[in-house]
Amino acid sequence: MAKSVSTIRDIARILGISKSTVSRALNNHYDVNAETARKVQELAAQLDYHPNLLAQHLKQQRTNTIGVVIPETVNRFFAKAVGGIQEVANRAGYNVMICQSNETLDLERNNLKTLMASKVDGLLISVSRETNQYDHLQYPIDKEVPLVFFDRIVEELAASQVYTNNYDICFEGTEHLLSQGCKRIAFVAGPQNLYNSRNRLNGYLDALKKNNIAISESLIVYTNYTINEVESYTRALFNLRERPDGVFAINDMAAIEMMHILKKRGLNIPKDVAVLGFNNETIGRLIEPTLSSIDHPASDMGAAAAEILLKQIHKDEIVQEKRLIKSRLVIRESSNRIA
Amino acid sequence: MAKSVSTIRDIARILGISKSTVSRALNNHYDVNAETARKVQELAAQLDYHPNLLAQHLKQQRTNTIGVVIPETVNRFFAKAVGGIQEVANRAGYNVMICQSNETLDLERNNLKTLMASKVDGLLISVSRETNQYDHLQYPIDKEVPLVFFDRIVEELAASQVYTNNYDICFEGTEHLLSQGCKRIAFVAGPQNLYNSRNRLNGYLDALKKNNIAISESLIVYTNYTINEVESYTRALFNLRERPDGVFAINDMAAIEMMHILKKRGLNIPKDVAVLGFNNETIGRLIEPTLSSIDHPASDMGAAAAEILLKQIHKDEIVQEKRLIKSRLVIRESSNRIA
DNA sequence: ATCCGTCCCGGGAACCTTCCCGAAAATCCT
DNA sequence: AGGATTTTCGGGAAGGTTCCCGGGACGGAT
Repeated sequence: MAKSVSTIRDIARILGISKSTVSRALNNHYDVNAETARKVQELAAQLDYHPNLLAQHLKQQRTNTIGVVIPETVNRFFAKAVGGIQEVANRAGYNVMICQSNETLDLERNNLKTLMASKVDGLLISVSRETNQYDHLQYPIDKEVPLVFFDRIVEELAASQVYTNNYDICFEGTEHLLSQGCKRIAFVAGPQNLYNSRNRLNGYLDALKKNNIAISESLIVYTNYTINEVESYTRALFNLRERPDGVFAINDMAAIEMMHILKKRGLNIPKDVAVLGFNNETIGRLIEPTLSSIDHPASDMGAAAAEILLKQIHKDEIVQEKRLIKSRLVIRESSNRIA
Repeated sequence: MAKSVSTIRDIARILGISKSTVSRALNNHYDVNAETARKVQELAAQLDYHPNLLAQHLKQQRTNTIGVVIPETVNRFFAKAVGGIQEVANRAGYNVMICQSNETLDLERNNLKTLMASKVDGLLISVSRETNQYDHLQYPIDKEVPLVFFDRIVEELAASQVYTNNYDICFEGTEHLLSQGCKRIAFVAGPQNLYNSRNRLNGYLDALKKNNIAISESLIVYTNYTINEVESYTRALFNLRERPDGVFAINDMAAIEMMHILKKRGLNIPKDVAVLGFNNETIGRLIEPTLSSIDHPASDMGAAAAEILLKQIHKDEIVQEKRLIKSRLVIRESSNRIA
């Protein structure tokens, strides 16, 4: 087991004073003689004393820690969001405890439970793709632990949220494809229990409706964010009697893999098929043709969520706040048939 | 502040028994009547009691938590490694606390300090690119807190490590490029204070020596893993009087960006320049030409590190263990001039 | 000399849990 | 029945910290 680490009472014993005095000296409280304070601090440095955070937090009933639950860090969106969160949290002197749900409801439940049991001061959550029950999310709300949803929000719950304009941007993206002369636009949609996914799909559907384009269920793919399925649904889509002439994909990797498959089939992009991705990854600028996409500001969303959370923690009262961080359409070659 | 959460003494008070009994009942200790145990557990469920982990850990002098310090989660290698770590840790009932150093020594120090102060049971570390002092890493070793380095190891310290065959694989990669007829192979090297980077460079250098190829300093680029610099050093390399006819890049994204730039310059890959990346990202299969790379098993390394760490934690004695997880060369089109 | 105010400091409770030990109650044995 | 043993439970310390409160020392004022 770990070697003994020095505690406040070791210092007290050695110096022949009480632990109260040592505590005061270390937290440079006023009620202590300058000389003894100096001696305490010297000895503390010498023994490289560090306060036991468990004890400190237990006593203070605060942990200076915020808990984060995300689906996966291998998902670049969330990796970047975590970056934004850490930035803001660290600057405010808070630690961040990151948990991954691996896109499962079970792990999300577990993560939330241990974060609550660890007495984090607040929670930042982006739900898993499986999440269709909300009791575990209601729990911190009931206990009045500040909670902010970001990106993958749950509309039904009374908590703050940082979200993006999924509906509008997908409407805009779809209209963009239409403006390029696409008549049969395929849409690769996410899991429909996610509020985001539903909004995105609706944006697409309403754009078609507004432009009097018939909606075809066969052009809509419901996917699970796993990349393995790209090949199979691409085949299905492009074996249709009338194949798509445009694709709005759920993310850039799916878009890129589709383009790869389509090129092999001898289709030209964007002439035969215009492609629009989602997330605006760096790689999009480096492939051929360059990929049009939706810039989805991950780091900003994480930072905003952390700011709202910290405000709530410090205010000591919970006011629901909803902050919109806009995504925007980035047009490159893969969807540009006119230039 | 958070609404009061029920504690063990609430249960005791309501049932009119002592907290000791409640504690025993909840941990189904033998020393308790079946009937009272049932009553306690019922009430606990009803009040949805969860033990306060701070208090529990303080008392038990163990936290069932392992601390992880990595440079960045946006680096896909580390994101995947964290996945492997979580997998193993969770299965063993351990929680994982992830900290990012953002590739800075300062944050790495801070992270380590708070993890130690939080009394984690063990540490998993991959050092930042700035790390050239080791006092903060020596500290947990002195305190006999189990510590395992993975991937970005520090050779000088007496700790277990999970590493890959950097030297051999770079030797092999370089010889592969030579076998394709390359005479002037550029090497994009990482920060030389990292043991990994030095080994990789040495593998390259020794492969050249063995094959009697003159080493040219102008073909070696020292980079910092930041992507912005790719353009500038690519220009420098390919404005040389004698330009390279092969490139061994530090990672796939750098390789891809270089290929992008070179193609714009009208160079053919692999005919004019053969390119070899590092990390074997998924994207490598999807671009044109497909990218040769080094498969660097992130998840396996993370999992192995976690296993070794858990073994040390349970053994209660520290035996240094060094585990090699081999990388391997994956040849695709970008370096294949012969097919 | 007495009193008061200031300056320092120590004792002890509290945070919540676990665990040791002793005691009370129940059961068993002869 | 009476003692011995088992079962069940409570008290209290411990883990490390903070913080309230009370008290001692000492200076100056009356």
